[in-house]
Amino acid sequence: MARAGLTAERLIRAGAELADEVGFDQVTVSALARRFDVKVASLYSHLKNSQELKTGIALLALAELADRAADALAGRAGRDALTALADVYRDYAREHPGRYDAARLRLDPQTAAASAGVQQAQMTRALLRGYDLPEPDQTHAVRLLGSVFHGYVSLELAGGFSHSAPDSQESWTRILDALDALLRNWPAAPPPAP
Amino acid sequence: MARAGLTAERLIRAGAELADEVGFDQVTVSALARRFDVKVASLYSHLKNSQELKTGIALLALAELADRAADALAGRAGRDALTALADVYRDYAREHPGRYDAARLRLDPQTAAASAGVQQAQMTRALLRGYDLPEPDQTHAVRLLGSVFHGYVSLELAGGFSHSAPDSQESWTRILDALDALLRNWPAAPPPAP
DNA sequence: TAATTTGCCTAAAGGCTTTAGGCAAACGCA
DNA sequence: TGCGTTTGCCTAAAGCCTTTAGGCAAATTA
Repeated sequence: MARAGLTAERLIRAGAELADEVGFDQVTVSALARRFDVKVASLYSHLKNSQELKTGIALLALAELADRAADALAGRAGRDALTALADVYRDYAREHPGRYDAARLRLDPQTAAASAGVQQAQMTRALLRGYDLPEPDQTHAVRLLGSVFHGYVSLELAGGFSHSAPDSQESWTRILDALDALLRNWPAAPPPAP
Repeated sequence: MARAGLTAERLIRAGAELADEVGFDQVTVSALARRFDVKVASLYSHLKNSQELKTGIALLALAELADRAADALAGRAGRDALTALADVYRDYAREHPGRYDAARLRLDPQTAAASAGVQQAQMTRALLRGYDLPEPDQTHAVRLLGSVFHGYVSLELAGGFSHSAPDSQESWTRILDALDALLRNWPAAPPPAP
């Protein structure tokens, strides 16, 4: 019989599409085999196991996010850059909810360190250069921004802000305004208690 | 043979313990049956299906969180209240990582509306009364705080801030300082473009 | 074209979910 | 106390998912 032309690359890419269509937790080796009209066992020549498929999708999503972030930041600074980066996450999560979920997969430390997640942190740091924060405040701010972006987007995706006024877009804009103001006016560390 | 004395309540409680021990996604009806030394099918007299078990754990976690939040807020205001509430989430996630994950489960809108998640939003709102924000800014701030608490705690739990300086506790404190400052100094809505 | 490699297949074992039907323990009421 | 009813846990079985082992044919290479 004719061969289907499977590769790990193609499988992971198709897995990512599947995740966006049916949810990341519904992505199984079996479902993927069905999509390629091929027997399940065949995929195991290309994937070590189900975990590898999921990790692959996660890494793909992280890389795509980092790409978009790099594009968005090019030539921008300050509030402009902040908004652009924030929208990258939000838009990606809306366009690719399955991939976005995948990007939240717990990776083992080694895999995580080699992933594009690292570049994302560096880009947030680059963005903050426009705000001129000294270390270690810059790190605190990186963590704050990461938390807000991730937190807001997940809560929004989970439906937390729908069906209630004001609409989510307005909150998003105002929250970015507020963060911009905060970064311009970052409070100094309080003096240690005597 | 002697009966095991199963009830939906006990199963869900045991499921929550199991989640904390082995991770929420490892909670299965089968694993729970093993823990009670009972055949799998027996649990289906008490649980409609696996989903009901997971939803039950999620609702339990949301209720426990709301309880702790109510305790923490009693008699506190301003920065004090902010810190107390924030620590409720962070501490709960560290003590009960499985339950905390469960609390993030996608609930159908009806279930979500009846859950203790609603009270949590109300408590955040109560906390904000100390900062005297007009509507709709108060809602924006509720969403911001929810995002930061959830975002920070999930990233921390996923290991995002470990093995890098400064330590996570310091960032947490400084981020709460910053949020306190921001709430005291919430920027007005920018004028609409002409 | 012959030899080798590679890719997809069949087969099979083991785990999880869920339903159906059975027997015995516990309960409730005379 | 005894009898009937309800309830709780059991066995059995079907369906889907993962993963491994071993086989045959297509693609590649010499």
